[in-house]
Amino acid sequence: MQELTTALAGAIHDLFGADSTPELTPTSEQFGDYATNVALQLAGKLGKPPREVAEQLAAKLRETCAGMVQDVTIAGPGFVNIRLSDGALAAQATAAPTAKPQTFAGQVVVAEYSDPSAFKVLHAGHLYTSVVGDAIANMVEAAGGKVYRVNFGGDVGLHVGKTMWAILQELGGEYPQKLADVSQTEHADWMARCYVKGEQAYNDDESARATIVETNKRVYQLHTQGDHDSPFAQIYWTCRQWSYDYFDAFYARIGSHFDKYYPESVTMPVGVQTVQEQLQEGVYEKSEGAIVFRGEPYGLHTRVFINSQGLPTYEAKDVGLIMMKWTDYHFDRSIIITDNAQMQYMEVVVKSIEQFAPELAQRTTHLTHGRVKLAGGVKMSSRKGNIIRAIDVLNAAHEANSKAGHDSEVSSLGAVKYAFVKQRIGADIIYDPEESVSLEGNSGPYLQYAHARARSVLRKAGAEGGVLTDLDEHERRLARKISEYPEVLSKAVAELMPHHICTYLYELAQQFNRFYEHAKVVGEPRQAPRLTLVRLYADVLKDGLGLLGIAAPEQM
RNA sequence: GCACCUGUAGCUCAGCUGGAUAGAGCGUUGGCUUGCGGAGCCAAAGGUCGUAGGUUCGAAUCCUGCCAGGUGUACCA
Repeated sequence: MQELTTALAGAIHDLFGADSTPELTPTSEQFGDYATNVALQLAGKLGKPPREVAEQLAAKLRETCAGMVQDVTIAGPGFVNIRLSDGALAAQATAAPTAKPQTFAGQVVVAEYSDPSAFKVLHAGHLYTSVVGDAIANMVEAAGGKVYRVNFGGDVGLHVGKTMWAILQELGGEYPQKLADVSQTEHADWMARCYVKGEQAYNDDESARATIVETNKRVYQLHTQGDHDSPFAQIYWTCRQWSYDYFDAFYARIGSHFDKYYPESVTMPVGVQTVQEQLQEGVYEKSEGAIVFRGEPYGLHTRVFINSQGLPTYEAKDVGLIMMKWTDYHFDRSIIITDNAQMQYMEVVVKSIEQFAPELAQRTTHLTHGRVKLAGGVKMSSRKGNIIRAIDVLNAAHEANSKAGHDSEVSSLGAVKYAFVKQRIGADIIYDPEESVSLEGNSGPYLQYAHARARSVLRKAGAEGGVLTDLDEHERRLARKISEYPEVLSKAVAELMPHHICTYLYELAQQFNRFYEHAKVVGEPRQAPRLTLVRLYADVLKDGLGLLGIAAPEQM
């Protein structure tokens, strides 16, 4: 609550001559609406007993904020507890669904996430990163940022060499016309099988391995030569398109959309050029026939950017990507969301860029998340074919949902998204399909249902709400919870942590259920203000779920 | 070896820019409910916050050592 914080800072200034930005946090109901511990912090500096400092502050606030504040009390070692007046609380609750923190106002933000590789299957991690990335992008957008969602993907690289090798094996040679024999519905699965075959051959068969390395080189050549016509190129471009069609279908299903797709083949020349230029400047150096960046002076490790065969590695392509994002958007902030296995890798890449483009490095934030594991201890193995595919997760949710008798894509998708995003990003997550679709407990469908039920009350009443005054105990509690929404968003945006929204929405729904248990709405004398509360509650739920990329149906 | 990430109730997780008795959900046990969508509400049991120290008026939160799991560590992405 901004006005109160300002008043508090003013009081501190007037009383003690100290400038400060005191923190006012929502507190448990027994104490009031907000609490601050500034008295405790000031006491040490001032050499006064904390409770005395608190008393002075409280007295001052009672005076300066008479209209806003109902009560200011002192408790414990020296906490100042504030209870808002009904008027102030009502105003805050009324504004809650639409009052958004403008943390990113006027800023251009590029959010990069999902990053699937062409010629490979989408696994659970892609689903996770897409869901989290969407939520973060939505949050930044709500906070006033102009957000561009971009997607980076490997359409060149060893994995393509492996898959192409296996594709040629399957086709019995370079016969692009034979691709027509693969039915359209089989495209993605067929390529996934080819990748696994290529991967195994690369690991187990030395002669195949040599051929794969050659095939990989040919893929690079095809790009540098702009070859679209040779039989080999025709196969490559056709299969690449199959991958992109498969990605599009997947994103359509989960409701993600990207403003721009950066294939590695496109960022590669920019990356190579940049690395070559900065090789002259001494940022990168030659070593054992490769071009590397030495991370050791910065506490990092050395990585290869262009290998001894002259081919750019992922590092160089990523350099190209960051340069291209800059020329395309001149971003104020660039947010990159990946698996945490890439954490130290990314530090090296960004550190190298910092040497010649410090502002780009400073504006870049790398957020990392853990892996998706299935409840029951099934692990993902990236090297073999037995990975959890993205579609397996979606199907598992759908099945669990059907089994529970709720055969709806809206709720099974909401279930998966909520299950993924409700946890703080960083650690591995364990996904339990049955729990995610449950209508009890902290789940997406629970909140969707909570929303639908509130809308139903509003429909049934068929009347407008009224002014929030003379709140009773249950109304007040709900109003207060509703009013916390903007502060929760502010925190979530500042930390780029969408799970705070989930925690809050669930608490909000619980608070509403308690209210609803005690306070009948329709046909009661207090119908008008209560309808307003129900409407605000439903609006906040809908807005919050929307930021998480989850639909809030009117009925279900 | 070195670096990074993670370790909170039986399970899944909040809380981590230090603050008031460590909170939820699931599961377990007991109660409520002829009402606006009970898919709810109330309550109980369940915790050496990995571990040992340190800093502080105050530590799950900050610092150090150790333990456990994971990841990275030169030509994969």
